[in-house]
Amino acid sequence: CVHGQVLKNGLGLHVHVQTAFVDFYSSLCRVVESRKVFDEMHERDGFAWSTMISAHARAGDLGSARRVFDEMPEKNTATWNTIVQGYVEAGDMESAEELFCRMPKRDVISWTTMINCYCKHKQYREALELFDEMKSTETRPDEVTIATVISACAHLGALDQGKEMHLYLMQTRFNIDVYIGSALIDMYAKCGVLERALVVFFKLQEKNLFCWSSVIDGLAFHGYAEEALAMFDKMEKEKIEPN
RNA sequence: UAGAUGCAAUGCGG
Repeated sequence: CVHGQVLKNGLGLHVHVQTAFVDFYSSLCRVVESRKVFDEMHERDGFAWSTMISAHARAGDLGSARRVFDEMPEKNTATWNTIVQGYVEAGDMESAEELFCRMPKRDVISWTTMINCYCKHKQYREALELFDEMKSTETRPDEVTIATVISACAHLGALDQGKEMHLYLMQTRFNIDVYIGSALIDMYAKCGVLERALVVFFKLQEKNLFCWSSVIDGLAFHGYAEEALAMFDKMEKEKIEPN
């Protein structure tokens, strides 16, 4: 096997290579093998520890994930993020919240993980509250955070906060990609301002199926069946494959 | 050179 070959020529001792194997076995659902490689490592850096924690968490074994986390000598933010995400995936929101609160430092991934956690549980209000808290920190949201928050606004029909996000995008000259674009279109449509949804749509530099779906759905939702069908034809003419 | 943690729009179905 590949692993055996790598061990023979000595590359197997390199920490990056070993970490890649821990992750590789984890992706094959072979967490026992992951752990074996991890246990045999002579030196472990933050990546190695995080990878092992993630491997246990992916396997649904939060107990082991937590033990590895607790054993880690100098935890970094990514490691904290890994265990928080582990609890999120396991549906244990309380533990995720508790660890999030106890983190010494939070980066954009920490915040987005937790905001996403609330959205997955349809707790959009909490998601927006947490985002408000994030705004009072130095950590700037990135495209994943923004798309998630705009979607939360759409679910709540929170037009004012949605507009605020849009304004923030303009002010910071944020690139409006297909995810953010379709989230904005959907948000404006759900908040009852179809005109704004259309303006966003037509101004998009790059449109993919997501954007077309959002605008077609918005038209249909507001009773513009003919316009929705016309938009669908236009989409096909632009060689976008419907799904 | 190379390894880890959030991957996000919408509708429908389970």
